[in-house]
Amino acid sequence: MLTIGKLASACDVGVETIRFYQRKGLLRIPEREGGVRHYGNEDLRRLRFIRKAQAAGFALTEIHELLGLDASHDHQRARELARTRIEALEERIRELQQARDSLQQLAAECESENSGPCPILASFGV
Amino acid sequence: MLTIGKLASACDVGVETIRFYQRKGLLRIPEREGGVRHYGNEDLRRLRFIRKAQAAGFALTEIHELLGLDASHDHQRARELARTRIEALEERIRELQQARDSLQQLAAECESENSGPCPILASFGV
DNA sequence: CTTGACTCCGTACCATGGTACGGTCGTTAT
DNA sequence: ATAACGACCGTACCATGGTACGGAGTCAAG
Repeated sequence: MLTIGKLASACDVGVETIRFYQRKGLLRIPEREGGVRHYGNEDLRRLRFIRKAQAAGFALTEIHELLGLDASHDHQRARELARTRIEALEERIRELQQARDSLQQLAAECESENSGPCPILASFGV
Repeated sequence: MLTIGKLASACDVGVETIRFYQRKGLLRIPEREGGVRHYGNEDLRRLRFIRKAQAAGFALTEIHELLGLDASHDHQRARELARTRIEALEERIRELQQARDSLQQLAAECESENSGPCPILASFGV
């Protein structure tokens, strides 16, 4: 049985973050046992789930839904969420790659341009 | 000479966005000519710069600095900002790729797992 | 039996990049 | 000349994912 502080350090998050997740409905708010709330393995599991899913790029609202799924009955929905997330990730990756490529191009031009205007600034219209 | 509305639609942004950029110091606030402020080509150029630099992944604070640079004297600093931005972009790209790869892995496992628990949910600890 | 660490709770605040509202005033078309 | 459409301005609000604060209560060690 853990206090909020132990739970937090077990998952390397702040106490306030746990309280934030509780307000968002991602974690339950246990009964108080003499003034203090106690957390168990289920809470630990859920909190670890949240952090792993976040690392996989899910937003908290999506994680909320994932937490409501049943591992043995909701393959379908989990796959849908995963696919949607993968597509969003890929689009974002493409955007960032494009931004990087054009900046790299400009930076390269800039290296070999020591007189005259700066290509980086010029390309943006300055 | 443009009004704020014309300037906004010329750059496909909202009027409120221009006012927001003004508050942030990215755009000047012109003198009023009989109650209404008028914008010129310089404002148009700056606003277009802002949008292009945003597309290249710069944050507004960085754009603020870029706007202060002189194209013919500040190559050095522009290159620095570009390199920093490129590195940040690359790190973010790697993170997103990792998130995508692990999700893709899970989704693939999930496709070929029609009985038993869902690998996606299981991998997160559900 | 007090001190210090921790918990509880509501509420406010942070950054980021905007978006919306409401009242007043200027401009333009009919 | 009056309606309707902007512009002006301060201020509040939005999403996202937290972080901080202050006053009260609780718990364990010395």
